[in-house]
Amino acid sequence: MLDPKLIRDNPDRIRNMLKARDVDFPLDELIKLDKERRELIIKTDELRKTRNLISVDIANKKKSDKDVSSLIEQMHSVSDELQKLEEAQIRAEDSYKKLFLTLPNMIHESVPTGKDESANKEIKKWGNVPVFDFKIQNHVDLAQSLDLVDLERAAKVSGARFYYLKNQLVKLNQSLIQFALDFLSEKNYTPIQTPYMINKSSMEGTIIAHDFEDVIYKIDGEDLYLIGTSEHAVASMYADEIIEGSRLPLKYAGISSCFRKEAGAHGRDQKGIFRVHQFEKVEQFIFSRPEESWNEHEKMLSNAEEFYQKLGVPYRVMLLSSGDMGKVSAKTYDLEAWMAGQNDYREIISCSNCLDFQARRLKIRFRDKTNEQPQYLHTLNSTLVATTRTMVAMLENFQTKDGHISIPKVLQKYVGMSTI
RNA sequence: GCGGGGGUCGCCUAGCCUGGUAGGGCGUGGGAUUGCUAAUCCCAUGUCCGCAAGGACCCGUGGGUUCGAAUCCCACUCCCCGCGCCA
Repeated sequence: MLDPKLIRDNPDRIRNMLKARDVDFPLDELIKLDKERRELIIKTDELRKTRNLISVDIANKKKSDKDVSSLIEQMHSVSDELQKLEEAQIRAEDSYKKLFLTLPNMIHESVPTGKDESANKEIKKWGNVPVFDFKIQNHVDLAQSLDLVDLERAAKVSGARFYYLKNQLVKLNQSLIQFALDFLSEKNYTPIQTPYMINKSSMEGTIIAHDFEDVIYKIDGEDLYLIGTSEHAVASMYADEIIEGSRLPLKYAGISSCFRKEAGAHGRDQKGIFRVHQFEKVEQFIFSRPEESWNEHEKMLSNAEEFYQKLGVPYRVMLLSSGDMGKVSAKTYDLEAWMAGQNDYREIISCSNCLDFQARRLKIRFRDKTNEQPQYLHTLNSTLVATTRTMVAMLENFQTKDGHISIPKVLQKYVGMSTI
């Protein structure tokens, strides 16, 4: 959610943002609804004032045993009118909010303008793309030949894009999580394992309406949704709270399973465990002072880079274009890992600064002194490791001539072996 | 799932029976006064509309009754205790 004042004072900035994002949005209607709503607030407030005055009058007159029948008569009509106005106000408020909640975030000036991923900008590359002197396999063939996954039975039991992990791949999955948690703990992140289901208002705080349809699973008959990432649950933790400024920045290493419908992805990455409905992820999440957030954003990215450097996975960093970026983010870096089996870089990390967009939706504020006006803080999120995709990169890049997989040194003490 | 108790401003609490401007304490911030590890006093300390003056809202949430609801009624929700079920 943007600052409502921006809509009144500077609608052109919003128009430019919408154009850059290539989003159709009825901004004029929102402006109209905002105006209507505020006019109704003024009217109802005035009428309530009248009601309060008469009410006090009645109370006083009653104390001194005076006749109040004419005042009560007056109150009848005031109350009737007020009820009508209140209904209109609630309606106006609802339609305003409903529309307002679908308005995307502003965009940082450094973000390249463009319709889609073709406008993304490569920031840097790290590591040498591996060269093989034998015919390599993709992660699906490799994992199946080593009995590390069972995709057919997963399809039978759950459907497409599900998987059974088996044998050493289970261990590798757990090891990545453990390594990531240790890695972030050293950087003073607080490890946190979140609820995997959260209610609607929490979900609305972190994502934009139509994303519900495409990515979020709903629990039938309950006000509960499966989280698509621990970001959803961590961000909501401090909803409706005012945080003491001295506690900022709050840094969390969120660990959870993540559930995604992948509704818009028909046919893409159909095989294997690259694009799946469920995976584990360790996430960096930061509640930051506004003036620190861009700095924190860069630090989160370098954490992610350091992690993949330690694993020895070659990657490149992309700055997403205005059209490719998520609607709640003001600026997003993707880290794309080299996947030898696909002979390409593929997304494994997404690192975003959401400014006060989520904080406004969730009413998360901070202040340094008690009687200071509280202000909205900034929220940032970045993947540290999404296990399935990272395992794909490891399988494909670290495969050996005899059809096995070398485990990077940093992980060996977790996995308890040097080769799978 | 059943029975009982509860949810009031950052925290604690009064008010509810008997409807009529939500009071006090603590903490925190600012100020005054004083000056031996401090004390005392005053002000401020939820949200919204408004340039402001000012006003409205706020007692878990949503309804209802009423001229008027923290207070009465109904539903829901969350927390605590007990029972049941259970990894």
